[in-house]
Amino acid sequence: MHWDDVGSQVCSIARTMSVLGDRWTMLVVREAFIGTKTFDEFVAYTGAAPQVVSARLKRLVEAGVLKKEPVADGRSRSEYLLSEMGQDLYPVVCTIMVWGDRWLSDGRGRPHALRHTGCGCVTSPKLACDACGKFVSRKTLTGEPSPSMKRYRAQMFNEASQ
Amino acid sequence: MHWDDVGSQVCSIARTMSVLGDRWTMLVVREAFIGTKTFDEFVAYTGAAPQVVSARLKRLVEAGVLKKEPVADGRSRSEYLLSEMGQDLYPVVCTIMVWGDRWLSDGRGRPHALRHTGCGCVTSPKLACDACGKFVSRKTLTGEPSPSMKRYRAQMFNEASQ
DNA sequence: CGGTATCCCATTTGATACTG
DNA sequence: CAGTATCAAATGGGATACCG
Repeated sequence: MHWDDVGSQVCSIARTMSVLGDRWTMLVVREAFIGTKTFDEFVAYTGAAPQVVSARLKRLVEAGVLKKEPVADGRSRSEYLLSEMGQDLYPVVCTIMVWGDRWLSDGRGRPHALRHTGCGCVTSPKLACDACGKFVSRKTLTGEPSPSMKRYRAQMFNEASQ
Repeated sequence: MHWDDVGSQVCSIARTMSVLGDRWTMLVVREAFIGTKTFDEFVAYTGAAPQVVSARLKRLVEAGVLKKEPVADGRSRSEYLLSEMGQDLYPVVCTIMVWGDRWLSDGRGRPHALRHTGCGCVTSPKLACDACGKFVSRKTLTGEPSPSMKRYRAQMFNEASQ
């Protein structure tokens, strides 16, 4: 399967990866969450080359994750802001950060801790059921593959067996 | 900055991406969570070429995300299982799936719904504070960059300004 | 400052075949 | 089945330069 076809897999993870599954893309998204808005800041803070940043910003705008807004300062510049779709990536960015904090630490503490304004505590957010509010884990969740996903996977398996 | 140096950024997201930030890697991880264990199943279900699967499994084993266990069936085969580090990626995989469910749907429902065994409901897990248990969002969390991260970013910015 | 264009090298990867 | 080898094609991306 070519990478371009990954977005058509019957799988939300594959579809998401067809948008975000790129070396530099998540760093661009991270910057957007930190508040980076202008091209040169994206270049400076991600460490990616300008054409790479340009390509990623373009793709994220096309995908609807970022909005490109002109800035009226007479300098023909633009700002790249998170759309609602982009802001909704917060849990993804957050869980990635929490995982890195735990497993890829350099021993000098969390680079970017989070404080919950509700309770005042520093937190490493965890998943909770949106119905009952209790914490969930892999053990307390069961997957229910849809018929179309089952069909799709059976087909993948059969094709590979030939 | 070369991609190989991304893992040394003072940022847990960058470090995580240096392990997982690859087109196919997350699909391999997805399969591991679904219960895929053998090489040919990874090839069949991810849709990636065998050398690609081989390389990704190797990298994930080296990174400590997967464990390669020999199977004693006399056929010199191995199983690839999630380590504790790998299992801890569950929230990442889960939030990615939930985002894809919402924003990249094909209109035929969630490919893989989750049911919470605690309350019996189908759920799209959300983030909650690990201290107080309340749901959190970007608005109820404030970031606290560490001194070393601040220094690092200032340095990135200065280098880019030259 | 905010990007784009070009050049060229390194890496990725799809196709195919092969081996234990 | 569980991978590895090879090769060609495509893509990615760093350096540099360029333009409004």
